Amino acid sequence: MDDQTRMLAGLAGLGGLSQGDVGDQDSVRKQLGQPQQDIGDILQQIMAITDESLDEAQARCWPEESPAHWGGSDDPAEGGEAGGGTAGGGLPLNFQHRKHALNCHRMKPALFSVLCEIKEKTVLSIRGVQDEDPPDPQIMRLDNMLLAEGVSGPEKGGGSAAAAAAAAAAAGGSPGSDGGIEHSDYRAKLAQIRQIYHSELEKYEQACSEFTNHVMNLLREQSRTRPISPKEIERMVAIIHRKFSSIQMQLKQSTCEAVMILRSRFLDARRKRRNFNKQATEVLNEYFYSHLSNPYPSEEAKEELAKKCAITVSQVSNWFGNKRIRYKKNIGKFQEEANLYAVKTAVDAASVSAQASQANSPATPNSGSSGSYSLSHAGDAAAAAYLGLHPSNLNGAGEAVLNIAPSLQPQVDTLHRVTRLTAGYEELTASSLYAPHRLDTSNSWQDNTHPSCVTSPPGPPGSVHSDTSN
DNA sequence: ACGGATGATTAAAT
DNA sequence: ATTTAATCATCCGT
Repeated sequence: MDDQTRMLAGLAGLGGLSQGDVGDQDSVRKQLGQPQQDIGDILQQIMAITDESLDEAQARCWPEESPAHWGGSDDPAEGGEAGGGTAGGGLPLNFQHRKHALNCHRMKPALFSVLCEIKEKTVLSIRGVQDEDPPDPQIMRLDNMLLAEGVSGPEKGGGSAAAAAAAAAAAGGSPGSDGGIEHSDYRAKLAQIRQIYHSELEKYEQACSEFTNHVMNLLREQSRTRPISPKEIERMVAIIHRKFSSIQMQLKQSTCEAVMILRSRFLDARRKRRNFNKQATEVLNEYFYSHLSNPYPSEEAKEELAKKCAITVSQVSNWFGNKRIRYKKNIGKFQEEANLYAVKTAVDAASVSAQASQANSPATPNSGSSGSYSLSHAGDAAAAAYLGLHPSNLNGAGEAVLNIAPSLQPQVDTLHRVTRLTAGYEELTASSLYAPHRLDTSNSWQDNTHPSCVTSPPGPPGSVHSDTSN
C-alpha cells in the first residue's frame, strides 16, 4: 500500500525531530526552572541513551521495564509520582540500568512534558496552521449526490426507486408500460454500482482503522523512548484520516461519475427514444389530419391529446412540431396517410352520426378515436374523404361498413382507390374545403409551397428526404 | 448492417 | 412562450 509507506515515512520524519529537540538544552532549562545540576544529569543521561540505537535500547530495556515508561500516555495520572520509590535513590552506574533509572527519575514527567511541548511547537511551526480542517465542501457535495442518487443511502429499494422515478419524471418519460422495464435495467446497474461502492468503502474503512491502530500502537510504543504526547498521536490519527478520506473522496467521485454516465445512458429520453404506441400515433394523426388546415392544437387540446395518448403535453407539442414540418416538407409522402386518416375520421363521423340517428350503436371498433376532442372542426379532410368514400363504402342507412379502420393495416388497393376517388373531387376538396380554412385561419402554415391539393403530390414522392442528413 | 422513420433537442425567429 | 428548421440519436423493418 503506497500510502502506508508514505505515512510511515512521515512518522519517521517526526521521529527524527525528537533528536533535535533533545539537543535543545537551553530551552529545556529555561522552561523547567529547576536546579540546573539535576537537569544536567538527566540531560546527559538522555544524550547517552539517544546515542544508542533504537534497537539496542528496545532489546535491552523493554522486556524488563513494564510499569513506568515515558510519559505514561496510557494513563497520564500515573506520571506524577512514578519516579519516587522504585529507583531507590542510588545513582545508576550500570549501563543496563541507566534507562530504567531515568524513567524512574522524579524529573522525568516534567521533562517529558517539556520535550513534548517543544516538539509541538516545532511541528506546528513547520506544518503551519492548517491543522483544523473544515468539512470539505467538495466531499459534502459528492455525499449529497450519492445520497440523492440512492447509492449511499438505505440499502435497497426506496432510495434508488425514488431517484429513478424522479429522474423519469424529470425526463418526461411516459409513465406507461415500457418505462418500467427500462428502469429495472437501470436499477440493476445502479445496484451494481452501489455494491461496488459499498464494498470499496468498507475496504477503505477497514484499511483505515487497521492502519490507524497500527500507527497508534507504534506511537504508543515509541512514546517510551521518545517524547510523543497523546495530542500528537491524536494529530497523527487525524492526518491518517485525512489521507484516507481523500482516497475515499476519489472513490466517491468516480462513483458519482459512473452514476452520471449511467443516468445519461439510461434515463436520457433522447438516447432511449421509444416510439409512441400505435394507438397514440393514431390519435395524434387523426387530430392532425382532421385539423389539417390549422394543425395547431390549443393548450387544452394538447392536454386532452396527451391524456389520451398517455404522453406528456410537451411530447404532444413535439409531435405536432415534427409532424407539421415533415408534412410540409414532403406532402406527397404523407398523402396516403392523410387519406387514411381522413377516411378514419369520416368513418367515425359517419358512425357517430349514424349512432345519433339510429338507435342502435355498433360501438366503433376504433378504440380511442371517436371524437372526444371537439368535432366542431372535424371538417376538412374528413368531409373530403367522406365524399370520396360515399359511393362504395356506405350502405343504405349511411352506416359505415368500412373495414380498414379496425385492422389498422389498410390494403394497398383500398388505399389507392380512396386516393383516386378523392382525387376525383380535387377541386371540391382543395378549393372549397381547404383553401378557405387555410386562408382565414392560418397565415404561416404552408404559405406557398403546395398550392392545391391533398391528393396529388407536387413532386416525386421518393426523392425528397424529410430529414436532410444523418 | 443499412436506411428510413421518429421522438427529442437546439438555435433562431416570431 | 411558441414555432420552425435543422440536427441528433435511436428505433425498426429489410
